[in-house]
Amino acid sequence: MALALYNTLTRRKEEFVPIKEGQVRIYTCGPTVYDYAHIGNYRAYIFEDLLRRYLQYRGFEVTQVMNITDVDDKSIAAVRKTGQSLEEYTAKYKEAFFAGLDTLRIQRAEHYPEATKHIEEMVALIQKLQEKGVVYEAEGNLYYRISSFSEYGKLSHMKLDELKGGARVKADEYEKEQVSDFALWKAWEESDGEVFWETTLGKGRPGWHIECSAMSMKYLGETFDIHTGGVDNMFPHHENEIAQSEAATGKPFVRYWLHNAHLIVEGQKMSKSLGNQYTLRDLLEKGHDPVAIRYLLMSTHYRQQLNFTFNGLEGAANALHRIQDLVNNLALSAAEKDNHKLDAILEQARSEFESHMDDDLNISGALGSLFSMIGRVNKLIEGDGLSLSDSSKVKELLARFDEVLGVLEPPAKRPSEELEKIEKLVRQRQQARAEKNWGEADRCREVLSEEHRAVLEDRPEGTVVLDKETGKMLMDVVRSEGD
RNA sequence: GGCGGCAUAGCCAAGGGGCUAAGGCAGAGGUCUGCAAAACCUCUAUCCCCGGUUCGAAUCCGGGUGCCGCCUCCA
Repeated sequence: MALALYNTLTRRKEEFVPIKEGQVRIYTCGPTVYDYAHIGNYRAYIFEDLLRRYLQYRGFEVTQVMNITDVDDKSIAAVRKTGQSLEEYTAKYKEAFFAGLDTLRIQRAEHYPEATKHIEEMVALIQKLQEKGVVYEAEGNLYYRISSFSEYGKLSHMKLDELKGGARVKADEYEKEQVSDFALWKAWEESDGEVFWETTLGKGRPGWHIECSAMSMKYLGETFDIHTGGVDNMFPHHENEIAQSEAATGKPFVRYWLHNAHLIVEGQKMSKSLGNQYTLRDLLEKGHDPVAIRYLLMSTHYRQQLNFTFNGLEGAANALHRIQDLVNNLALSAAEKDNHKLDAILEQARSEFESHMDDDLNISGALGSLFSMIGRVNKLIEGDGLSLSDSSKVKELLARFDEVLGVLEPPAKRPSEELEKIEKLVRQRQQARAEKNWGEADRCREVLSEEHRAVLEDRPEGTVVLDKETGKMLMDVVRSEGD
């Protein structure tokens, strides 16, 4: 079974074969740091994280580059308003972006090149394009002549003469030979204020598309394996990247193009006017669990539009509990004999999980296999039970899956003094229960919950102590006296 | 107008010409329990409509209907 990915370029699933065996080079379109990223942005990063993690799971060595666009029209406008420097202005959004990655357990890429630090590379690339004769100048601006690139449109399947008639044409576009030509270099204007670079191309700043070509080629080479981004970037951004890169090098730019679908919120398009353009911090302030957010954003196939709802967010949190509870249940089962039914269940889960993920990252199917396994293992625990070695086999598989999913809780940690206090209270309660002093028993439970954020589960084996937030066991089961 | 996607249970969501249409959430019932909570188990759909192809379609084809995305430096 081999990994297949849906390639926008060919509009079909293709077996993934990297250029260099065992190595994958990925470029992912990153944030424009003029504002806080919203959950739609994070959906894209989580999709890319899933791709990255699964490639690693499959044994590939991954080199991922994600650009940071730290100069664009919006940030320039903001800088003019606030009087800050461009760097000052974008710094806090960069910081928030990286904090968001950590919160959502998104693995770091190998490189996060910033546009403003790669002006030289962009200038060099533009010069290369000038030498090829595909660039023309108008009022100091440099434009790419797309009519010179015969394959233009091969990604999005858009034909230039079919573009919407009557679309708005900005004032600065009148000077272009063709509406769809795009700016490689923009000459400085008064409204740019302090934001400009003096280069051999003149005083100005780069156009948007050129950074991705320049930076991807710098870090990944002239041809690399995978390029991802949101569907909205397919046209014109990625189309333009292809045009300028391939015109410059004469080589294919990217082998596999992957595009994630957008998300809508409560059935409606996300927009500022509807007030539903949630940022990560909005959701955290409302008290939502970041892992549940990760799970929700991840659990719908990346090419499927995702409807983000608060109902769904709660559901995601509960689904995570079912996974966590299996880990807890395992800790309670200690049969003498190994369960002979276990191996087949685990093997089936593993193989189904992988074949689903191999099928263009079919995460919903993969999660289905995980949950089926959970149900079956629970039945074994309720039945003949699992031995200690059985339990570790299950935990091992869960850990393996979690390399891809990134949702399992690390062991809950409490200071040992607090754990002692907790255990003391649990024993106190057990004593009270033995004496049928229910009032005292309930008081202990109350204190544990309020002061120690610990919830109890009474089971035949004894009392299980769980962290209130994560549902993770805080200590071994506290067995009643005399057991 | 051009390009493209989607329509499966109350909600989310896989699958895909023929074994009992995954899984999760919610709901109902049950086990356990001083109570509670939790956990665990069990149960819940014939796949938007109309035609066609076929021994057989939810799955393929045609036509509808509905929703959505891109064509605007929004992932």
